[in-house]
Amino acid sequence: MFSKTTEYALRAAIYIAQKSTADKKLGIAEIAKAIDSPQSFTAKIIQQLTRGNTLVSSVRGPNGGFFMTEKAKRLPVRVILDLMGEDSKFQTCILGLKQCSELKPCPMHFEYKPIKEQLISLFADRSIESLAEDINNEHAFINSRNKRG
Amino acid sequence: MFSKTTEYALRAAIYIAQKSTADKKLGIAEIAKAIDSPQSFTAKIIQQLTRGNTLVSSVRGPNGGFFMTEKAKRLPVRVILDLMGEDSKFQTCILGLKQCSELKPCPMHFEYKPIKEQLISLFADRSIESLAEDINNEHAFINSRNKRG
DNA sequence: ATATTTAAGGATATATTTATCCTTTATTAT
DNA sequence: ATAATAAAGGATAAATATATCCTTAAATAT
Ligand code: FES
Ligand code: FES
Repeated sequence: MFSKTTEYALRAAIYIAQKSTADKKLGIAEIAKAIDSPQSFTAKIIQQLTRGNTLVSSVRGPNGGFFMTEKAKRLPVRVILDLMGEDSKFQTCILGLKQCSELKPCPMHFEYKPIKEQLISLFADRSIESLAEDINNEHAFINSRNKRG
Repeated sequence: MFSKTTEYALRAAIYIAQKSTADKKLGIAEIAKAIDSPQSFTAKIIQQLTRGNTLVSSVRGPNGGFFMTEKAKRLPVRVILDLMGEDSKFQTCILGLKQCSELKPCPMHFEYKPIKEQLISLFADRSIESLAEDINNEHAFINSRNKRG
């Protein structure tokens, strides 16, 4: 579905929402370990998520790190995809036609469309925070490791 | 959603289903032009679709080319994905966890699951032939070009 | 002021995907 | 038999995605 880059972005943002506050910032080492991703690569990706300062915030130096404000945590998952440039993902034709259009539809278009719309609302409806909560109360998990790590 | 490779495979198979019979084989040049894909690359991909001789058949030499039997045309679209090794695509976790599992679900799992199931039936339910028919009667299209080409 | 910490950014490496080209093999037509 | 045709297959190239490493800049603590 998504590139590894975007998968790491989703997991990182959810983890930052789960564990950080303005007073409790997270370092890149902790984040990468928690979400099971390559550290340097993840650093670049989180940088992208800080652009515009609407989603992830960062502070350099001692006691610095990454965090999300309560307001940012309430944003929909979609915002992560937008910052990763994957927002156009849901505009594309499933057979790879240059345009996905009702006027010149591919033979799967009309059956794919309602599914695509559900995917769009999947990311539009839920807040990053609500996903983080599911992890906090152990209804869900953000990595595939067992409790010993 | 899919790699370019798989997109070309889907379009090529649908086109072969639409235009070929055992008596009217199609050359790679015609196919690649019709589906707007790079010819040599498409040749390799169609080769994959001939493995096992269940989907696409091929004959070398003069009057040779690619075709599908009526039986093959009735197969579900899913068969194309299987031959392209994309069958596992729908087993993966949307956040990239190593396992997609009910026991250790990611925070999007339970909402993503029913959508994933619809995607699976999308490819399981419709025959390649029925997609080809939509193109034949101009209810659908297999490239983005206008009628002049 | 200086040293320490941590993210930002640049340069580069590796792997994978996408694509082309050329040779070989099978089939047909003459 | 020979030449022509068309797919099969191998080698290689180009583009993109993934990943690492090192230097720079900003913030803090001493
Ligand atoms: S045209 Fe193919 S999905 Fe819309
Ligand atoms: S665990 Fe993530 S989709 Fe199933």
